[in-house]
Amino acid sequence: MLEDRRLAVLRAIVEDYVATHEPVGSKALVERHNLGVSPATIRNDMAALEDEGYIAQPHTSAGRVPTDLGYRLFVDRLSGVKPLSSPERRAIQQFLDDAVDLDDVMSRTVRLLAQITRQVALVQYPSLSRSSVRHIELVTLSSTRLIVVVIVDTGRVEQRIIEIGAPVTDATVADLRARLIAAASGKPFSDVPAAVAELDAAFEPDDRPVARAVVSAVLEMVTERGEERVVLGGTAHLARYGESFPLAIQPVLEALEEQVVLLRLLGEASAGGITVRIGHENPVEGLGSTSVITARYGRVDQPVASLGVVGPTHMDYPGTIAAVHAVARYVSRILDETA
Amino acid sequence: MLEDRRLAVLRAIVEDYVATHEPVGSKALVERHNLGVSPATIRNDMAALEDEGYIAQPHTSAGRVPTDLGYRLFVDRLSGVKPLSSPERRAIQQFLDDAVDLDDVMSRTVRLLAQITRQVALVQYPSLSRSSVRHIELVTLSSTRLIVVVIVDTGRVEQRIIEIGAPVTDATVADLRARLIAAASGKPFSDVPAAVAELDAAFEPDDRPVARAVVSAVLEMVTERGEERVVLGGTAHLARYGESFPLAIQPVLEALEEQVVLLRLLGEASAGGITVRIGHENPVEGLGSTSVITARYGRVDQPVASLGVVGPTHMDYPGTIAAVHAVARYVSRILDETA
DNA sequence: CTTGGCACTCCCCGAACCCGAGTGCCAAGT
DNA sequence: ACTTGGCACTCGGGTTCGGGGAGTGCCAAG
Repeated sequence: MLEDRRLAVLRAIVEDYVATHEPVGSKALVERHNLGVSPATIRNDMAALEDEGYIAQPHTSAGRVPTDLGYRLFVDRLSGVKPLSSPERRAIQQFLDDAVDLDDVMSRTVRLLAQITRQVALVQYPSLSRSSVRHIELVTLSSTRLIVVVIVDTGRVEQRIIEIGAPVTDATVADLRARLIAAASGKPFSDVPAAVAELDAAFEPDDRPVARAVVSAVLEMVTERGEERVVLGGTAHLARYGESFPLAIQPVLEALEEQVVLLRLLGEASAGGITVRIGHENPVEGLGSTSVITARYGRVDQPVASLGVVGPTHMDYPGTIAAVHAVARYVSRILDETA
Repeated sequence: MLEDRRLAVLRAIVEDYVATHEPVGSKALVERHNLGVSPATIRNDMAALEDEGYIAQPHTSAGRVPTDLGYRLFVDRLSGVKPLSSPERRAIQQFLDDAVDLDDVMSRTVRLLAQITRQVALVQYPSLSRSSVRHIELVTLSSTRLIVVVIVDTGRVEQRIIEIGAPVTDATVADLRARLIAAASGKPFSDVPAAVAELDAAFEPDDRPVARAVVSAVLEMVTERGEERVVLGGTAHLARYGESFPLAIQPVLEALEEQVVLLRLLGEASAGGITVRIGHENPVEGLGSTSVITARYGRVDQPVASLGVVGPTHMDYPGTIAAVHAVARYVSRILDETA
C-alpha cells in the first residue's frame, strides 16, 4: 500500500519529467496526477525515493529528476506497453514490403525506426556466422586482380578484391572457381573453413600462391572480419534537444561513428526479447547520458542480428520499446520470406 | 596600390576571422599583420569593403566579418595553396593502399577526408554510367526468389533480389544466366539495355515472365536507379562549433541524411578541378551557412565521381582545398590500378 | 501515517550599470 | 589625394543587486 504509492509517485515523476524535461515538484505532481493525497505526503515519499537512489534534485530547492536507477525501476516494473496504432503498423509493413534487396531492407528499416521513435536508429546486417553460402563467383578484373563474390542465403552479397603477383590463365581461374563452388556451395559458414582449407593442394605449384590467396580471402570473408556491419540513421534527432541538456552531442556523434562501438551496443543484447540499457549501464564511454534499446530479429529460434535506437535517458520508454519491438518483428517477417 | 591594400585587408580579415571566430577590428588587424599603416587608414578601407559587400558588421560598433561574397573573393583571388606536408601525403597513401575492396576504399576515404579536414566528408561511389559489366551472375535463393549480381570493372558489385510468381527450373536459370553473360559481359553500361532488351524472346512462353523480370532488374541496375551512392563521415565535427555559432546543426544533419541532397552537393561540381560553393551559393536549403568543397576523381579524361567536404563558411579554405585535392588524386590512383 | 503551516534556500530573471572595443568623422599633416 | 591622430558616440557583454517564486524539510497536530 505504502510501497504502492511510492512507486506511483516514481512513475508520475518519470512521466512528467519525460514530458516536460523539467524537474518536477511535489505540488505539480498532485495537480497533474490524481493521487489522493497532499503535497506534504508526496514530499515524504520523495525523500524516501531519494534516499533509495531513484530520484535526485539538481539543486537544493529544485524539483526532482529520475536517476538511472529510477528509470530502471520504471522500465522493469512500472511501464505498461504502449501498442502502436494500426495505421502505424500498416505503414511499417507497407514501407518494408517495398524493399527490393537486402541493402534496401536495411536502409529502409533504419529510416523507419528513426522516424517513428524520433531518435537515432541502428540496424545490424544479418550476421554471416549463422548463414550459409549460396554461391561463390570468381571473376578476373584485370591481369593482376581477381574479385571473389560470395552470395549468402540471406540475400547478402560479400565481395573482395584480390591482388595477385603474376597473371593467371583463364583456365586456372575457371578451375579454381569450380572447386570453390563444389567445396563451399550450400555449406553453412562454420563449415566453410574446413571445406576449402586444402583446396590449393590440387593445383600446380605455379598456381598455388593464387589459390592460396583466393582461399584466404574467402576465409576472411566467412570469419569474423567482414561479418559485422551496422547502418545508422536519424542522427539529426540528437540536435533536437535544445542546448538545455547535459547531453553534449559531440561525444555521442563520435561514438556512433565507430563501427566497433555500434557493435558493442547492439551485440550485448541479452538473449530474448528487448534489451534496455540506461545511462551508465551502457558499456560505452561518452554515452553515459543516453539509453539504448535493442531487439534481436530473425527467426525466433535463431536470431540473426540486432537493431535498436539510442536516445537520451529521459525518453519515452514505453513508446520506444513498442516501436523497436514492432520493427524487429516486421523485419524478421520480411527476411523469413526470403529464406 | 590602393586596390592592393584593400585586398590585403580583406585577406587579413578572413584569415583572422577563420582563426579566432570573432569579429575583427581595425586595431587588432594592424597589430597582427604588419600592414604599414595606421588603424584609421584600415578603417577607411574597411568602410569601402563594406560598401562593396565583402564584409559586414554583426552589430554597430563591432568588428567586421566576411560575407559570402568576401569569402568568394578570397578563394578566387587571394588564397594561396597550402600544400600538405609529406608525412601527411605518405599517411594518405599508406592508409588507402591497405584497402581490400571497393567498399573499403570508399569507407577509408571518407574517414580520411573527415579526419584531415576535421569536417564532414562525402564520397560518392564510382558512377556506374561510365563503367562496363565484367560479369553477371544469376543464382537461385529460394523457390520463388532469384538474386542477380552484376560485377563492374571498377570493382563495384551490385545486386538485386527478384521475386518470381512461380518456381523455375534450374535449367531455365542456367540458360538465362548464360544468355545474360553472353549479351552483357564486357559491355559498357550504356550498351547493355539494347543488348538485353530482346532476351526474353528466346524463351518458352512459360518462362518469359521470369526472363522479363530478370532483364528489367538488370536494366534498373545499369540505369540511373541504383547508380548513385554516397557515404558520409565525420558528422561529429559539426558539433565542434561551440554553440557560439549561427550554424544550427539540426538542419544540416537533416539535409545530410538525404541521399538526394548529397548527390546534389556532389553532382553540381563543375567540370575540372575543385569546386567551391560558399554559403548561399549552395543549392540546398538549410546549408546556407556552410560551404561545400568538392573534387572529381577518376581518370583525368573520364572522371568517375566526386568527393568533398561540408563545413562552416568560416573554414580554412586553402588547407581544406589542398586536402580535398590530394585525397581525390590518391583515390584516382588507387582506382586506376584496378582498371 | 497524513496534513497544514512555516521558515529557509536557492535559482532565475530583469534592471541598472559600467567598461571597453570599435566605429565614423573631421581637421591637420605630408 | 591619402594618411593619420583625435574625439565623441554607440552598443554589446559582463557584473552586480534584489525581488519573486518554487520547492524543500521539519514540526506539531489531527
